[in-house]
Amino acid sequence: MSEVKKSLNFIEQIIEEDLKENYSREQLKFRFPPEPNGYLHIGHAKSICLNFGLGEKYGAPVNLRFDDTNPIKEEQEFVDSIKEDVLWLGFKWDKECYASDYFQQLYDWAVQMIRDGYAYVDSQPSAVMAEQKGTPTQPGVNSPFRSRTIEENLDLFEKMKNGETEEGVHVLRAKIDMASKNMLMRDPVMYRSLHKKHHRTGNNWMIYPLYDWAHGQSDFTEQVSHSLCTLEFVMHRELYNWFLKVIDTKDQLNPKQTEFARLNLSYTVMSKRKLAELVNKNIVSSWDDPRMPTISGLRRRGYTPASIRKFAETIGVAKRDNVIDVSLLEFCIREDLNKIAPRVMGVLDPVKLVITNYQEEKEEWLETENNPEDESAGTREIPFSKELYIEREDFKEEANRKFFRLSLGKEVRLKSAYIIKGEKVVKDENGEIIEIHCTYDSQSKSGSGTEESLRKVKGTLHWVSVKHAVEAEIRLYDRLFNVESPDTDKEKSYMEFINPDSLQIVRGYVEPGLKAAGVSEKFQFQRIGYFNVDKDTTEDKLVFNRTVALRDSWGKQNQ
RNA sequence: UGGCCUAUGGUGUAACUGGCAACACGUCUGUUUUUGGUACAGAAGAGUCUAGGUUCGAGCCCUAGUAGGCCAACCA
Repeated sequence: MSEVKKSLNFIEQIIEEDLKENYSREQLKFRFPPEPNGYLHIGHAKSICLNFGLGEKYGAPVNLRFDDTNPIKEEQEFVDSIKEDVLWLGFKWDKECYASDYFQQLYDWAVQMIRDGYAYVDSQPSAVMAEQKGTPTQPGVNSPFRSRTIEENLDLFEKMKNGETEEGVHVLRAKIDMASKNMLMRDPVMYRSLHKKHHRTGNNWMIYPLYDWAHGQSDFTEQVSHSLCTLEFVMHRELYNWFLKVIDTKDQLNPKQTEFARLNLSYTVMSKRKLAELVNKNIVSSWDDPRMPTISGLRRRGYTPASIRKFAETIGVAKRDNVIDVSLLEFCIREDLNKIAPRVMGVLDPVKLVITNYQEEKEEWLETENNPEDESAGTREIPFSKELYIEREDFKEEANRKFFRLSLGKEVRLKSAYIIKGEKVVKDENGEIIEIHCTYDSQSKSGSGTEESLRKVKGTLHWVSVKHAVEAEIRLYDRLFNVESPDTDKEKSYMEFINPDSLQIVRGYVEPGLKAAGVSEKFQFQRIGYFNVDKDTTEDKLVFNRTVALRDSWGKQNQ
């Protein structure tokens, strides 16, 4: 047996190198650090799977850390939904942490930095500070407050903290280099004064740290060994390391920041701001609308945790910008559902089929398999009678030999039932077919073993008995945007590429057993696709979401 | 006009410096099939952005160019 050796991604290679040199295996620790200001999406799922996946691979702890340093945007509601999503994906964090838990430590370090001459209070309007910052090609100039005395800085900083100064007039800045090529090193702001209640610390703090100051120190405090983030933070790494150097980090492990490319998915957008706009403008109904690439949206759409984890594993991780084709995500969910989803009968666009030689009142319960991919799934019985619904597109009055379905004078098999032959059509005054009449071969019952039943017919149709059918609302989803990369057009806004037909609602019929299906239960409607019960389902209204259609080489051929 | 990151089939990810590049999705062909699904078998599709250089030998190293991305919130 030859083992196919799975190659390591660049992050694993870095970790392996570190393990050879300065890190011990016990020191490895990771974290997933969301800001609780919105719902998680499939891009976050990539990061979650990366961090927790590394934790699993190396047997290392992974913290869930809420980066809650901005009380204006953050709320408990989001903390709860984030926890739910991570858990749903199947991961367990070691510690639940909050950057706000480190506010005192951060403050103490900041005071020490002031004493050491590494930080000062600036008292200029933000517009003036922006002016002094310079541009990528021009160095900035020093703030007139840069040389305040340590005592004055300490005094002012404490007053800021207590809310004794006016909101917004002072900030604490790191004293680095206004001429640095790296704009982030030009005396970045560490604290702003915000007289705002925080969802966890209440009114204890009237100053709040900014990302660069809080993040690395949080990693350090938790002794995270490898701090993974997306590419837009590469320039921040220099500052990240500077802060670590300036506070007293000797004798303890210094976290290492490594950046990877964020996920982009074709035919959708991925930023919280843009997703929020879709919700706010009622283009979708909510954050968990099944068309949304949010984790809650995918969950409601019928995606499984396993399929998302498989997807994350398949796309890999690297440093170049990418756009993953949604067809890969669809492949992952089909692959999973094919193995686990029970097969059922459901007709989306019904037309009545009358079997003229079948007894009027007769009904039979026919045995059918629940899942041909899984014998242990067993069988069930479904009712058959004289009048059935079949799919409108499964019939054509005249058809060429490539059409394997029902037409006049031709035979097809009704799945798990009998072989029938098309005889005539009944139309209304507009020429619309309202009934199809056929005859059945009573000897051809599925599984009966008779010679007739063994006859080969080229097509098999799904069907539902009219008398027993259960009506259901079925929501058919399509991509939200008409172009692969809606938010990269230089002139046009992504809002101009919205697909107006991303949701189609139809009324169909399903087999009676589905009346008892519970919310989020998943099925394959045979020959159509995978569906799951939506939470809008009530006692007297059954609602299904189409997760994804089956692959369809016939439909493709006919495009 | 500055700095940083990146560049391999349509898409994504590989290739421990050395045998004109592998895997997955997608595309196309067949076989099987009571799902035009699944499964199975097979095919097409890149000569690794360009130009130099180092080397016996480069997709991997170096230089320059080109292209794309990121950077001047009291956002993260």
